[in-house]
Amino acid sequence: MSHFGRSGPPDIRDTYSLLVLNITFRTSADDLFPLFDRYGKVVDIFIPRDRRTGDSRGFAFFRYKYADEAQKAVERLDGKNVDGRYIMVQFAKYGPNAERIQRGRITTSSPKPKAGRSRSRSPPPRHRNSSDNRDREYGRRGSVRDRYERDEYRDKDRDYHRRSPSQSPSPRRERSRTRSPRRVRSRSTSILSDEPRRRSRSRSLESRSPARPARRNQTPRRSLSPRPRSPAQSPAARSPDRANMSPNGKHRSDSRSASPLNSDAEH
DNA sequence: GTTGAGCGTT
Repeated sequence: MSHFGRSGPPDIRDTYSLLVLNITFRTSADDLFPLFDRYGKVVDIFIPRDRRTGDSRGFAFFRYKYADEAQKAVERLDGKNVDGRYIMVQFAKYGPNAERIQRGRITTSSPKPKAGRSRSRSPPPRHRNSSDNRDREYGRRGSVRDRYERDEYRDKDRDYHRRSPSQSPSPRRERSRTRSPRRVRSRSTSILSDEPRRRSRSRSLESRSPARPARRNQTPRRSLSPRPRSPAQSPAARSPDRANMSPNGKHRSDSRSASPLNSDAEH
């Protein structure tokens, strides 16, 4: 789908995957492609999307052919304002190049110690010298673009409002500032507390609620059902059961974003 | 129509 016309990774022999985060949900590969293509040969582009809605999850994967180019893209594109958001470009953990990254650095001559994710949201103003790199035409650029375009964008229209008229950074900025770089810590702490834990469960149930109606849609709330409603069969009792048996029966994607603390069911 | 701090597809 998001690939270039092949099932799974195309011809990844020695490619380097970059993870692009903090992109808007409406930002498409087409929008990011020119930005990344300027710094190197993009051999693969993949934007995870929700199967239910089909919308982007807010991050994308760019695969470069060379590490130096990837590194360059990370340095140049990380913190770049795209569609009004500051995207974060960093090396992906998954992929053939992941091992090299974990070692501490890439096999590039870049003196950069680490492409840490602790990048500041306000990158320093840099002059635009993209013209130099952009002049270099890559023969594969057209092919790559055409491939992923016809695969992912054959039905999708790029008619999205890229520029949001209401880009009120005021409320957003405050929230962003308040946000902690690692709230995972907070989450762990909540486990120790009793009250927070209960709230988590409540939220979990609510989250799974939307998945229910699909099934109940068939049965009208009226007494059309042949079998009367028993207290034991009351939806309240059934709800938790179904949640455990088959939350959605779809994809793990939801679990990732839903609630990692689903193990709290034991007690 | 909405959101968000997150690591990938047959």
